Amino acid sequence: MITTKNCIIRLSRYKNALYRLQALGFVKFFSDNLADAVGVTAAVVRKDFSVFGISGNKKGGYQIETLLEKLNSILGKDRLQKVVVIGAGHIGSALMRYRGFEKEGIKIAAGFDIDPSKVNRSSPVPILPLEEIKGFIKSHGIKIAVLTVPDIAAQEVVDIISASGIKGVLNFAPLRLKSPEGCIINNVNLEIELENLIYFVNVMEKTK
Amino acid sequence: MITTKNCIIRLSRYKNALYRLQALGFVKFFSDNLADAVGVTAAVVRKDFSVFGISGNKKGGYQIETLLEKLNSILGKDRLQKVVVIGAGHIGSALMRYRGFEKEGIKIAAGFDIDPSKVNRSSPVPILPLEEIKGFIKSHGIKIAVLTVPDIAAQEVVDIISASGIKGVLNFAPLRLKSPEGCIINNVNLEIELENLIYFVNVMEKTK
DNA sequence: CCCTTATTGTGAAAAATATAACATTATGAT
DNA sequence: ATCATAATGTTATATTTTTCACAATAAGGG
Repeated sequence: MITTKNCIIRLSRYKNALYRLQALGFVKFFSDNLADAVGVTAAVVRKDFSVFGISGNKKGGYQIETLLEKLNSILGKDRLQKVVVIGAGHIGSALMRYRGFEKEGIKIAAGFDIDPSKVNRSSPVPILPLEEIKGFIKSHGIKIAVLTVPDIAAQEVVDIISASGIKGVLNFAPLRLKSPEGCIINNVNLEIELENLIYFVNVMEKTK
Repeated sequence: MITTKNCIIRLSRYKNALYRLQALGFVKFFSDNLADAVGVTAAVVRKDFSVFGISGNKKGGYQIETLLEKLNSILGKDRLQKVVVIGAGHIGSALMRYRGFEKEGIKIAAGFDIDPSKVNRSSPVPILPLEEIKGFIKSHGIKIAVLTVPDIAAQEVVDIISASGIKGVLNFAPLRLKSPEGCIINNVNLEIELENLIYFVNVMEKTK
């Protein structure tokens, strides 16, 4: 199923919202319930569903349980996803300790750092020397890496890990990386996010 | 100047790319140089510039220094931007220690946490009790907050800080917050970013 | 059993965004 | 001084995305 990044982000939000609705005791929902919960319109919800051949019952809405199964299957959440974190600095270490991924079925299999003093094979998420990453990726069949190395090292690391089998990179280094053939790079750029916020806050202040 | 979020993100990227070009010794550039550096087309660069009344010289391109001044002014980088971080957990603490903001003219004025054991008034970024946030925001004129509290607390905190004068929130809690009147919320959702990557990597694998 | 109502599913319209095309103009060579 | 060239700036075109509108239809009441 081919579609846009935004659409898939919405699917994730639908999934999360449905879990919340389910926790509140709901069993079924209508497109406008979900739309409200996620902050889109009902038409968008139904359109997104139709792209993936998801159908409900006229006048009856959708079953939460069925929908969650479908969304989880689409999003690959019906199996454990193993990822590695590269760079055990402030951000990388925080991600390795963050509990939020577990409950989403995402397991950080290991961290890697070039600095030998950071290596710790016995921590909950073992931190290994960068030299071992190639072998680790291959032997564990890891497809996804989170990159929190200094920007100067980022491109080199991407090229190495992509050659070792990584297909997707979540990049925290504040620069745009050239993505090797067959490798998807999503960027999380906190500086730019803040700049953006600052810009729009300033604009709001001025036009007020 | 009213425009889209994507356009402003591109301005940030232009700025970053121009600094890199400048560091390499360049003094001027053409729209296609910058386009290559940022990963867009030359037409987009010129279009974005024209939206902000930025002009260059036919056949001569643009002066990096002049451009940087303009971009920095548009993005509010001609003055120090003070922000607060709310929530001193793993992610919040990492952000407070992260050096990347400083060089972008963004200063984390303080962190806040509801847990008294996290309070530390003498650390480089002082961590203060959450009760003090209202006064701090007002007395320091803070407009921007980074929110790294547990999702269950996020909406309440947003409502409080918005009432105290916060106009922009960078939210790390993995749920969509209702933005109070006059308050902009940008979301950084790491779980969703990873899910997204996982989806597209899977799609790629299948269609291969 | 029919009629009203509420909701889906989709096709068409509108809006937003990105791309391309090209007329304009400054530069430098002849 | 004129001409060819190279790059801008903007208008036009195409594409993508969102929104709207409504026909189809299942459920429930009378």
